[in-house]
Amino acid sequence: MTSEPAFKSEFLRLMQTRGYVHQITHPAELDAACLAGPIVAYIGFDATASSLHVGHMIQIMMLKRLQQAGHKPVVLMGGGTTKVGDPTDKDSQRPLLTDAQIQENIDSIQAVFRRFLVFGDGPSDAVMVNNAEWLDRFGYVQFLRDYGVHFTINRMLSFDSVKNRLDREQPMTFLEFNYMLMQSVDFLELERRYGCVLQMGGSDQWGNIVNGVELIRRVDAKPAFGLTTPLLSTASGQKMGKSVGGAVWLNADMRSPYDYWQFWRNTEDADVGRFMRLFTDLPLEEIARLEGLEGAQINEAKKVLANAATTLLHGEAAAQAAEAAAVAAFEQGQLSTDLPSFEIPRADLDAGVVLAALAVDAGLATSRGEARRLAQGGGLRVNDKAETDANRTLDASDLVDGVVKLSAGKKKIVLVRPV
RNA sequence: GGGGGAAUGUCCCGAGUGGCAAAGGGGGCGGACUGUAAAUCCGCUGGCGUACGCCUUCGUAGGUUCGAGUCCUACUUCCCCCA
Repeated sequence: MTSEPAFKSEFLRLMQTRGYVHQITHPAELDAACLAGPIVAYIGFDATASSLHVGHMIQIMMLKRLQQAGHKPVVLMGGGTTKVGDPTDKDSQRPLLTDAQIQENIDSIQAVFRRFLVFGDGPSDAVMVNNAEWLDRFGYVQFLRDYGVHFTINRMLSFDSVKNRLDREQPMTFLEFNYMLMQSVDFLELERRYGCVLQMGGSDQWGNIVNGVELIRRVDAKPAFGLTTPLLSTASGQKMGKSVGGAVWLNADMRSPYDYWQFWRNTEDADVGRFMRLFTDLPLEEIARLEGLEGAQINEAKKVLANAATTLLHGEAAAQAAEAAAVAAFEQGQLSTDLPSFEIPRADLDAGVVLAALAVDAGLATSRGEARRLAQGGGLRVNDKAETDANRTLDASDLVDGVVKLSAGKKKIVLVRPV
Protein backbone atom coordinates (compact mmCIF):
# COMPACT_ATOMS: atom_id res chain seq x y z
CA MET A 1 0.00 0.00 0.00
CA THR A 2 1.24 3.41 -0.88
CA SER A 3 0.38 5.98 1.69
CA GLU A 4 2.28 9.06 0.50
CA PRO A 5 -0.50 11.38 -0.61
CA ALA A 6 1.77 14.12 -1.83
CA PHE A 7 2.46 13.31 -5.44
CA LYS A 8 3.49 16.32 -7.46
CA SER A 9 2.89 15.03 -10.96
CA GLU A 10 -0.52 15.34 -12.49
CA PHE A 11 -0.56 11.71 -13.55
CA LEU A 12 0.16 10.16 -10.20
CA ARG A 13 -2.16 12.55 -8.45
CA LEU A 14 -4.89 11.55 -10.85
CA MET A 15 -4.16 7.89 -10.30
CA GLN A 16 -4.15 8.26 -6.55
CA THR A 17 -7.26 10.37 -6.12
CA ARG A 18 -9.24 8.18 -8.46
CA GLY A 19 -8.24 5.00 -6.68
CA TYR A 20 -6.03 3.19 -9.16
CA VAL A 21 -2.94 2.78 -7.03
CA HIS A 22 -2.15 -0.31 -5.04
CA GLN A 23 1.63 -0.54 -5.17
CA ILE A 24 4.38 1.47 -6.85
CA THR A 25 7.96 0.31 -7.04
CA HIS A 26 9.77 3.63 -6.65
CA PRO A 27 7.08 6.23 -5.94
CA ALA A 28 9.24 9.32 -5.50
CA GLU A 29 11.44 8.60 -8.52
CA LEU A 30 8.45 7.88 -10.69
CA ASP A 31 6.77 11.05 -9.55
CA ALA A 32 9.86 13.02 -10.51
CA ALA A 33 10.03 11.34 -13.89
CA CYS A 34 6.41 12.16 -14.64
CA LEU A 35 7.06 15.75 -13.66
CA ALA A 36 10.13 16.04 -15.84
CA GLY A 37 8.30 15.35 -19.07
CA PRO A 38 6.12 12.92 -20.94
CA ILE A 39 6.87 9.32 -20.05
CA VAL A 40 6.02 6.14 -21.89
CA ALA A 41 4.11 3.43 -20.05
CA TYR A 42 2.59 0.15 -21.08
CA ILE A 43 0.12 -2.52 -20.10
CA GLY A 44 0.06 -5.96 -21.63
CA PHE A 45 -3.07 -7.82 -22.67
CA ASP A 46 -3.13 -11.47 -23.46
CA ALA A 47 -5.19 -12.73 -26.37
CA THR A 48 -6.89 -15.68 -24.74
CA ALA A 49 -10.40 -14.72 -25.89
CA SER A 50 -11.84 -12.83 -28.80
CA SER A 51 -12.83 -9.93 -26.59
CA LEU A 52 -11.63 -8.28 -23.42
CA HIS A 53 -14.11 -8.08 -20.55
CA VAL A 54 -14.98 -5.55 -17.84
CA GLY A 55 -12.22 -6.94 -15.69
CA HIS A 56 -9.81 -5.29 -18.15
CA MET A 57 -11.55 -1.94 -17.96
CA ILE A 58 -9.45 -0.68 -15.09
CA GLN A 59 -6.30 -1.23 -17.14
CA ILE A 60 -7.78 0.44 -20.19
CA MET A 61 -8.86 3.38 -18.07
CA MET A 62 -5.35 3.72 -16.67
CA LEU A 63 -3.94 4.07 -20.16
CA LYS A 64 -6.59 6.67 -20.83
CA ARG A 65 -5.65 8.61 -17.69
CA LEU A 66 -2.03 8.39 -18.73
CA GLN A 67 -2.83 9.99 -22.02
CA GLN A 68 -5.04 12.58 -20.36
CA ALA A 69 -2.03 13.60 -18.29
CA GLY A 70 0.05 14.08 -21.43
CA HIS A 71 2.00 10.83 -21.42
CA LYS A 72 2.32 8.13 -24.03
CA PRO A 73 0.47 4.83 -23.62
CA VAL A 74 1.68 1.63 -25.23
CA VAL A 75 -0.83 -1.17 -25.65
CA LEU A 76 1.03 -4.44 -25.76
CA MET A 77 -0.83 -7.31 -27.35
CA GLY A 78 0.48 -10.62 -26.09
CA GLY A 79 0.73 -12.48 -29.35
CA GLY A 80 3.91 -14.16 -28.15
CA THR A 81 3.15 -14.59 -24.47
CA THR A 82 -0.30 -16.02 -25.09
CA LYS A 83 1.40 -18.95 -26.76
CA VAL A 84 2.90 -19.80 -23.41
CA GLY A 85 0.03 -18.89 -21.11
CA ASP A 86 0.20 -16.84 -17.94
CA PRO A 87 0.00 -19.18 -14.96
CA THR A 88 -1.01 -16.36 -12.61
CA ASP A 89 -4.31 -17.10 -10.90
CA LYS A 90 -4.79 -20.33 -12.71
CA ASP A 91 -5.06 -23.68 -11.06
CA SER A 92 -3.91 -25.67 -13.98
CA GLN A 93 -2.62 -25.24 -17.44
CA ARG A 94 -5.02 -24.07 -20.09
CA PRO A 95 -5.17 -25.67 -23.48
CA LEU A 96 -2.71 -23.99 -25.79
CA LEU A 97 -4.11 -21.79 -28.50
CA THR A 98 -2.96 -22.04 -32.07
CA ASP A 99 -1.24 -19.13 -33.78
CA ALA A 100 -4.29 -18.62 -35.95
CA GLN A 101 -6.63 -18.43 -32.97
CA ILE A 102 -4.37 -15.96 -31.23
CA GLN A 103 -4.17 -13.74 -34.27
CA GLU A 104 -7.94 -13.85 -34.63
CA ASN A 105 -8.35 -12.84 -31.02
CA ILE A 106 -5.93 -9.96 -31.37
CA ASP A 107 -7.75 -8.65 -34.42
CA SER A 108 -11.02 -8.82 -32.61
CA ILE A 109 -9.77 -7.19 -29.40
CA GLN A 110 -7.99 -4.22 -30.93
CA ALA A 111 -10.95 -2.07 -31.87
CA VAL A 112 -11.92 -1.42 -28.28
CA PHE A 113 -8.77 0.56 -27.61
CA ARG A 114 -9.56 3.08 -30.30
CA ARG A 115 -12.56 4.20 -28.30
CA PHE A 116 -10.44 5.05 -25.31
CA LEU A 117 -7.12 6.17 -26.72
CA VAL A 118 -5.86 8.42 -29.50
CA PHE A 119 -3.37 6.55 -31.65
CA GLY A 120 -0.73 8.16 -33.83
CA ASP A 121 2.86 9.34 -34.01
CA GLY A 122 2.69 12.35 -31.71
CA PRO A 123 4.49 12.46 -28.36
CA SER A 124 1.44 11.47 -26.36
CA ASP A 125 -0.25 9.37 -29.03
CA ALA A 126 -0.86 5.76 -28.19
CA VAL A 127 0.95 2.90 -29.90
CA MET A 128 -0.04 -0.72 -30.21
CA VAL A 129 2.60 -3.45 -30.41
CA ASN A 130 2.55 -7.20 -30.49
CA ASN A 131 5.23 -8.97 -28.50
CA ALA A 132 5.30 -11.78 -31.03
CA GLU A 133 7.43 -9.32 -33.01
CA TRP A 134 10.40 -10.02 -30.81
CA LEU A 135 9.53 -13.13 -28.82
CA ASP A 136 8.98 -15.22 -31.92
CA ARG A 137 12.43 -14.46 -33.16
CA PHE A 138 14.40 -15.82 -30.25
CA GLY A 139 16.26 -19.06 -30.50
CA TYR A 140 16.16 -21.11 -27.36
CA VAL A 141 19.83 -21.01 -26.54
CA GLN A 142 20.12 -17.34 -27.33
CA PHE A 143 17.17 -16.57 -25.08
CA LEU A 144 18.68 -18.55 -22.24
CA ARG A 145 22.08 -16.87 -22.60
CA ASP A 146 20.71 -13.36 -22.94
CA TYR A 147 18.06 -13.43 -20.27
CA GLY A 148 18.14 -16.70 -18.40
CA VAL A 149 21.29 -15.63 -16.59
CA HIS A 150 19.46 -12.76 -14.92
CA PHE A 151 16.87 -14.89 -13.21
CA THR A 152 17.42 -17.22 -10.31
CA ILE A 153 15.21 -20.18 -9.65
CA ASN A 154 15.31 -19.32 -5.97
CA ARG A 155 13.70 -16.00 -6.68
CA MET A 156 11.19 -17.27 -9.18
CA LEU A 157 9.97 -19.91 -6.79
CA SER A 158 9.18 -17.24 -4.27
CA PHE A 159 6.63 -15.45 -6.44
CA ASP A 160 2.98 -15.97 -5.72
CA SER A 161 2.09 -17.09 -9.20
CA VAL A 162 4.46 -20.01 -8.82
CA LYS A 163 3.98 -20.58 -5.12
CA ASN A 164 0.21 -20.83 -5.36
CA ARG A 165 0.43 -23.56 -7.91
CA LEU A 166 2.93 -25.49 -5.85
CA ASP A 167 0.92 -25.00 -2.67
CA ARG A 168 -2.14 -26.41 -4.36
CA GLU A 169 -0.15 -29.39 -5.46
CA GLN A 170 -0.95 -28.67 -9.07
CA PRO A 171 1.65 -29.28 -11.72
CA MET A 172 3.31 -26.30 -13.30
CA THR A 173 5.04 -26.94 -16.56
CA PHE A 174 8.39 -25.54 -17.54
CA LEU A 175 6.63 -23.75 -20.35
CA GLU A 176 4.48 -21.75 -17.97
CA PHE A 177 7.41 -21.20 -15.67
CA ASN A 178 9.00 -19.16 -18.45
CA TYR A 179 6.13 -16.74 -18.74
CA MET A 180 7.71 -14.50 -16.17
CA LEU A 181 10.87 -14.16 -18.19
CA MET A 182 8.99 -13.36 -21.33
CA GLN A 183 7.01 -10.61 -19.65
CA SER A 184 10.22 -9.15 -18.28
CA VAL A 185 11.78 -9.22 -21.71
CA ASP A 186 8.73 -7.41 -23.06
CA PHE A 187 9.34 -4.54 -20.70
CA LEU A 188 13.01 -4.42 -21.62
CA GLU A 189 12.22 -4.48 -25.30
CA LEU A 190 9.70 -1.66 -24.95
CA GLU A 191 12.21 0.33 -22.94
CA ARG A 192 14.69 -0.02 -25.78
CA ARG A 193 12.24 0.67 -28.57
CA TYR A 194 10.13 3.41 -27.05
CA GLY A 195 11.93 4.49 -23.92
CA CYS A 196 9.13 2.94 -21.93
CA VAL A 197 9.78 3.37 -18.21
CA LEU A 198 6.60 2.19 -16.57
CA GLN A 199 4.60 -0.99 -16.62
CA MET A 200 1.18 -1.06 -15.05
CA GLY A 201 -1.15 -3.94 -14.29
CA GLY A 202 -3.36 -5.63 -11.75
CA SER A 203 -2.00 -6.49 -8.34
CA ASP A 204 -1.66 -10.11 -9.41
CA GLN A 205 0.93 -8.94 -11.94
CA TRP A 206 3.21 -7.47 -9.29
CA GLY A 207 5.70 -10.30 -9.44
CA ASN A 208 5.92 -10.26 -13.22
CA ILE A 209 6.25 -6.49 -13.27
CA VAL A 210 8.93 -6.30 -10.61
CA ASN A 211 10.99 -8.81 -12.54
CA GLY A 212 10.88 -6.60 -15.60
CA VAL A 213 11.84 -3.53 -13.59
CA GLU A 214 14.82 -5.34 -12.17
CA LEU A 215 15.87 -6.69 -15.53
CA ILE A 216 15.97 -3.22 -17.07
CA ARG A 217 17.81 -1.69 -14.16
CA ARG A 218 20.30 -4.48 -14.31
CA VAL A 219 20.90 -4.98 -18.01
CA ASP A 220 20.54 -1.43 -19.27
CA ALA A 221 21.06 0.46 -16.01
CA LYS A 222 18.03 2.57 -16.82
CA PRO A 223 15.22 3.68 -14.53
CA ALA A 224 12.10 1.56 -14.68
CA PHE A 225 8.97 1.51 -12.59
CA GLY A 226 5.97 -0.63 -11.87
CA LEU A 227 2.51 0.32 -10.72
CA THR A 228 -0.30 -2.04 -9.81
CA THR A 229 -3.98 -1.50 -9.22
CA PRO A 230 -5.94 -2.95 -6.33
CA LEU A 231 -7.71 -6.20 -6.98
CA LEU A 232 -11.19 -5.19 -7.92
CA SER A 233 -13.93 -6.81 -5.97
CA THR A 234 -17.37 -5.59 -5.11
CA ALA A 235 -18.16 -4.17 -1.70
CA SER A 236 -19.67 -7.48 -0.65
CA GLY A 237 -16.48 -9.27 -1.58
CA GLN A 238 -17.30 -10.80 -4.91
CA LYS A 239 -14.91 -10.79 -7.78
CA MET A 240 -15.92 -8.13 -10.19
CA GLY A 241 -16.73 -8.82 -13.79
CA LYS A 242 -19.44 -11.40 -13.84
CA SER A 243 -23.06 -10.59 -14.14
CA VAL A 244 -26.33 -12.29 -14.88
CA GLY A 245 -25.39 -14.50 -17.75
CA GLY A 246 -21.63 -14.76 -17.51
CA ALA A 247 -18.64 -12.68 -18.43
CA VAL A 248 -19.26 -9.09 -19.43
CA TRP A 249 -17.44 -8.82 -22.73
CA LEU A 250 -16.53 -5.47 -24.17
CA ASN A 251 -17.14 -6.32 -27.81
CA ALA A 252 -20.68 -5.38 -28.76
CA ASP A 253 -21.25 -8.55 -30.73
CA MET A 254 -20.57 -10.64 -27.64
CA ARG A 255 -22.39 -8.56 -25.06
CA SER A 256 -24.92 -5.97 -26.13
CA PRO A 257 -24.65 -2.33 -25.05
CA TYR A 258 -27.92 -2.91 -23.21
CA ASP A 259 -26.30 -5.66 -21.12
CA TYR A 260 -23.25 -3.53 -20.55
CA TRP A 261 -25.42 -0.71 -19.31
CA GLN A 262 -27.26 -3.15 -17.06
CA PHE A 263 -24.01 -4.38 -15.61
CA TRP A 264 -23.18 -0.92 -14.31
CA ARG A 265 -26.75 -0.16 -13.34
CA ASN A 266 -26.63 -3.20 -11.03
CA THR A 267 -23.64 -1.93 -9.10
CA GLU A 268 -23.91 -2.30 -5.33
CA ASP A 269 -24.63 0.90 -3.41
CA ALA A 270 -21.29 0.86 -1.67
CA ASP A 271 -19.38 0.65 -4.94
CA VAL A 272 -20.98 3.50 -6.83
CA GLY A 273 -18.48 6.20 -5.92
CA ARG A 274 -15.45 4.02 -6.35
CA PHE A 275 -16.60 2.78 -9.73
CA MET A 276 -17.43 6.29 -10.96
CA ARG A 277 -13.93 7.43 -10.09
CA LEU A 278 -12.35 4.47 -11.81
CA PHE A 279 -14.55 3.97 -14.81
CA THR A 280 -15.86 7.37 -15.84
CA ASP A 281 -14.52 10.83 -16.53
CA LEU A 282 -17.02 12.51 -14.22
CA PRO A 283 -15.46 15.27 -12.11
CA LEU A 284 -14.64 14.30 -8.54
CA GLU A 285 -16.99 16.88 -7.01
CA GLU A 286 -19.87 15.54 -9.04
CA ILE A 287 -19.04 12.00 -7.97
CA ALA A 288 -18.88 13.03 -4.34
CA ARG A 289 -22.34 14.52 -4.61
CA LEU A 290 -23.79 11.47 -6.37
CA GLU A 291 -22.34 8.89 -4.06
CA GLY A 292 -23.73 10.82 -1.10
CA LEU A 293 -27.30 10.21 -2.23
CA GLU A 294 -29.32 8.32 0.33
CA GLY A 295 -31.57 5.31 0.05
CA ALA A 296 -33.34 4.71 -3.21
CA GLN A 297 -32.01 7.96 -4.62
CA ILE A 298 -28.67 6.36 -5.18
CA ASN A 299 -30.33 4.61 -8.10
CA GLU A 300 -30.04 7.90 -9.94
CA ALA A 301 -26.31 7.78 -9.37
CA LYS A 302 -26.20 4.27 -10.76
CA LYS A 303 -27.86 5.47 -13.93
CA VAL A 304 -25.31 8.23 -14.27
CA LEU A 305 -22.57 5.64 -13.82
CA ALA A 306 -24.13 3.29 -16.36
CA ASN A 307 -24.58 6.07 -18.89
CA ALA A 308 -21.06 7.37 -18.50
CA ALA A 309 -19.42 3.97 -18.66
CA THR A 310 -21.51 2.82 -21.61
CA THR A 311 -20.88 6.07 -23.46
CA LEU A 312 -17.14 5.55 -23.16
CA LEU A 313 -17.31 2.08 -24.64
CA HIS A 314 -20.25 2.11 -27.04
CA GLY A 315 -20.97 5.79 -27.62
CA GLU A 316 -23.63 8.13 -26.42
CA ALA A 317 -26.41 6.96 -28.70
CA ALA A 318 -26.06 3.36 -27.53
CA ALA A 319 -26.01 4.46 -23.91
CA GLN A 320 -29.17 6.48 -24.30
CA ALA A 321 -30.94 3.67 -26.09
CA ALA A 322 -29.94 1.28 -23.32
CA GLU A 323 -31.21 3.63 -20.67
CA ALA A 324 -34.48 4.19 -22.49
CA ALA A 325 -35.01 0.46 -22.86
CA ALA A 326 -34.25 -0.09 -19.20
CA VAL A 327 -36.52 2.69 -17.99
CA ALA A 328 -39.33 1.35 -20.14
CA ALA A 329 -38.84 -2.23 -19.01
CA PHE A 330 -38.22 -1.70 -15.32
CA GLU A 331 -39.95 1.51 -14.41
CA GLN A 332 -42.91 1.53 -16.74
CA GLY A 333 -43.32 -2.15 -17.44
CA GLN A 334 -43.28 -1.54 -21.16
CA LEU A 335 -41.46 -3.06 -24.04
CA SER A 336 -38.78 -1.36 -25.97
CA THR A 337 -37.33 -2.44 -29.26
CA ASP A 338 -33.89 -1.89 -27.79
CA LEU A 339 -34.20 -4.89 -25.54
CA PRO A 340 -32.17 -7.89 -26.65
CA SER A 341 -34.11 -9.93 -29.17
CA PHE A 342 -34.06 -13.38 -30.66
CA GLU A 343 -35.36 -14.18 -34.11
CA ILE A 344 -37.34 -17.28 -34.89
CA PRO A 345 -38.65 -18.39 -38.30
CA ARG A 346 -42.34 -17.58 -38.52
CA ALA A 347 -43.14 -21.08 -39.76
CA ASP A 348 -41.57 -22.62 -36.64
CA LEU A 349 -43.67 -20.45 -34.40
CA ASP A 350 -46.83 -21.24 -36.30
CA ALA A 351 -46.07 -24.93 -35.89
CA GLY A 352 -45.61 -24.49 -32.18
CA VAL A 353 -42.40 -24.32 -30.13
CA VAL A 354 -41.73 -25.95 -26.79
CA LEU A 355 -41.06 -23.24 -24.24
CA ALA A 356 -38.07 -24.99 -22.72
CA ALA A 357 -36.39 -25.34 -26.10
CA LEU A 358 -37.09 -21.73 -26.97
CA ALA A 359 -35.65 -20.54 -23.67
CA VAL A 360 -32.46 -22.43 -24.45
CA ASP A 361 -32.22 -21.08 -27.99
CA ALA A 362 -32.82 -17.54 -26.77
CA GLY A 363 -29.97 -17.90 -24.32
CA LEU A 364 -32.00 -17.80 -21.12
CA ALA A 365 -30.95 -21.29 -20.07
CA THR A 366 -28.15 -23.64 -21.05
CA SER A 367 -30.22 -26.81 -21.19
CA ARG A 368 -33.83 -27.83 -21.27
CA GLY A 369 -33.48 -29.27 -17.83
CA GLU A 370 -32.29 -25.93 -16.54
CA ALA A 371 -35.18 -24.17 -18.25
CA ARG A 372 -37.60 -26.64 -16.68
CA ARG A 373 -36.16 -26.10 -13.23
CA LEU A 374 -36.22 -22.38 -13.75
CA ALA A 375 -39.89 -22.61 -14.64
CA GLN A 376 -40.70 -24.78 -11.66
CA GLY A 377 -39.06 -22.26 -9.39
CA GLY A 378 -41.25 -19.55 -10.84
CA GLY A 379 -38.43 -17.73 -12.58
CA LEU A 380 -39.54 -18.15 -16.16
CA ARG A 381 -42.05 -15.68 -17.55
CA VAL A 382 -43.90 -15.45 -20.81
CA ASN A 383 -45.24 -11.98 -21.46
CA ASP A 384 -44.68 -11.21 -17.78
CA LYS A 385 -46.75 -14.15 -16.58
CA ALA A 386 -44.89 -16.80 -14.62
CA GLU A 387 -45.05 -20.08 -16.50
CA THR A 388 -44.36 -23.16 -14.38
CA ASP A 389 -44.80 -25.65 -17.20
CA ALA A 390 -41.80 -25.40 -19.48
CA ASN A 391 -43.20 -28.13 -21.68
CA ARG A 392 -46.05 -26.05 -22.94
CA THR A 393 -46.04 -25.07 -26.56
CA LEU A 394 -45.90 -21.49 -27.72
CA ASP A 395 -47.41 -20.40 -31.01
CA ALA A 396 -48.58 -17.32 -32.84
CA SER A 397 -51.35 -16.77 -30.30
CA ASP A 398 -48.74 -15.84 -27.73
CA LEU A 399 -47.56 -12.87 -29.74
CA VAL A 400 -48.22 -9.52 -28.14
CA ASP A 401 -47.55 -6.56 -30.42
CA GLY A 402 -45.69 -8.91 -32.73
CA VAL A 403 -43.29 -10.35 -30.16
CA VAL A 404 -43.18 -12.79 -27.27
CA LYS A 405 -41.51 -11.37 -24.20
CA LEU A 406 -39.52 -14.05 -22.49
CA SER A 407 -37.81 -13.43 -19.18
CA ALA A 408 -35.70 -15.44 -16.79
CA GLY A 409 -35.62 -13.75 -13.46
CA LYS A 410 -36.23 -10.05 -13.28
CA LYS A 411 -33.27 -8.93 -15.27
CA LYS A 412 -32.83 -11.20 -18.21
CA ILE A 413 -35.30 -10.31 -20.91
CA VAL A 414 -35.43 -11.44 -24.52
CA LEU A 415 -37.95 -10.45 -27.13
CA VAL A 416 -38.73 -13.35 -29.42
CA ARG A 417 -39.48 -11.99 -32.86
CA PRO A 418 -40.88 -14.05 -35.72
CA VAL A 419 -39.24 -13.39 -39.09
C1' G B 1 16.17 -46.13 -5.87
C1' G B 2 12.87 -47.92 -1.37
C1' G B 3 8.39 -47.09 1.80
C1' G B 4 3.73 -44.49 2.98
C1' G B 5 -0.33 -41.22 1.45
C1' A B 6 -3.44 -38.35 -2.10
C1' A B 7 -6.45 -37.27 -6.76
C1' U B 8 -14.37 -37.03 -5.95
C1' G B 9 -20.06 -34.02 -8.96
C1' U B 10 -14.74 -30.66 -15.04
C1' C B 11 -16.31 -23.38 -10.90
C1' C B 12 -13.82 -24.20 -5.90
C1' C B 13 -13.40 -26.75 -1.09
C1' G B 14 -14.80 -31.38 0.61
C1' A B 15 -17.55 -36.38 3.05
C1' G B 16 -18.09 -41.13 1.05
C1' U B 17 -19.45 -48.90 4.88
C1' G B 18 -19.45 -52.66 -2.73
C1' G B 19 -25.98 -51.04 -4.43
C1' C B 20 -24.45 -43.78 -5.62
C1' A B 21 -26.60 -39.31 -9.60
C1' A B 22 -22.92 -39.68 -4.75
C1' A B 23 -23.39 -35.93 2.27
C1' G B 24 -22.01 -30.87 3.44
C1' G B 25 -20.11 -26.00 2.39
C1' G B 26 -18.73 -21.87 -0.94
C1' G B 27 -20.03 -19.90 -5.57
C1' G B 28 -23.88 -19.53 -9.25
C1' C B 29 -29.15 -19.28 -10.65
C1' G B 30 -34.29 -18.57 -9.22
C1' G B 31 -38.27 -16.97 -5.45
C1' A B 32 -39.79 -13.69 -1.16
C1' C B 33 -38.53 -8.82 1.06
C1' U B 34 -36.64 -4.05 -1.10
C1' G B 35 -34.77 0.39 -4.56
C1' U B 36 -33.01 -3.54 -11.00
C1' A B 37 -28.70 -2.47 -4.10
C1' A B 38 -26.83 -5.00 0.29
C1' A B 39 -28.25 -8.16 4.31
C1' U B 40 -31.78 -12.07 5.48
C1' C B 41 -35.02 -16.30 4.53
C1' C B 42 -36.69 -20.27 0.97
C1' G B 43 -35.90 -23.39 -3.50
C1' C B 44 -32.73 -25.23 -7.51
C1' U B 45 -27.72 -26.51 -9.06
C1' G B 46 -24.97 -33.62 -14.73
C1' G B 47 -27.60 -34.47 -19.80
C1' C B 48 -32.05 -36.31 -22.50
C1' G B 49 -37.43 -37.63 -22.08
C1' U B 50 -44.27 -35.42 -20.44
C1' A B 51 -43.32 -39.86 -17.52
C1' C B 52 -42.26 -45.65 -14.49
C1' G B 53 -37.12 -44.25 -17.38
C1' C B 54 -32.48 -43.90 -20.30
C1' C B 55 -27.43 -42.01 -20.78
C1' U B 56 -22.78 -39.78 -18.82
C1' U B 57 -19.82 -38.74 -14.30
C1' C B 58 -15.32 -39.83 -8.84
C1' G B 59 -6.81 -38.82 -12.22
C1' U B 60 -5.96 -42.60 -16.91
C1' A B 61 -6.30 -47.73 -18.74
C1' G B 62 -7.50 -52.57 -17.70
C1' G B 63 -9.46 -56.47 -14.17
C1' U B 64 -12.54 -58.98 -10.08
C1' U B 65 -17.98 -58.82 -9.15
C1' C B 66 -24.98 -59.67 -10.51
C1' G B 67 -23.21 -54.73 -9.19
C1' A B 68 -17.23 -50.50 -8.12
C1' G B 69 -15.97 -43.70 -6.30
C1' U B 70 -15.42 -47.74 -2.90
C1' C B 71 -11.52 -54.14 -4.08
C1' C B 72 -7.04 -55.72 -7.55
C1' U B 73 -3.10 -54.43 -11.46
C1' A B 74 -0.46 -50.94 -14.40
C1' C B 75 0.26 -45.92 -15.60
C1' U B 76 0.13 -40.25 -14.74
C1' U B 77 0.59 -36.19 -11.35
C1' C B 78 1.26 -34.35 -6.37
C1' C B 79 2.69 -34.75 -0.94
C1' C B 80 5.62 -37.03 3.14
C1' C B 81 9.61 -40.28 5.07
C1' C B 82 14.17 -43.17 4.11
C1' A B 83 18.53 -43.37 0.45
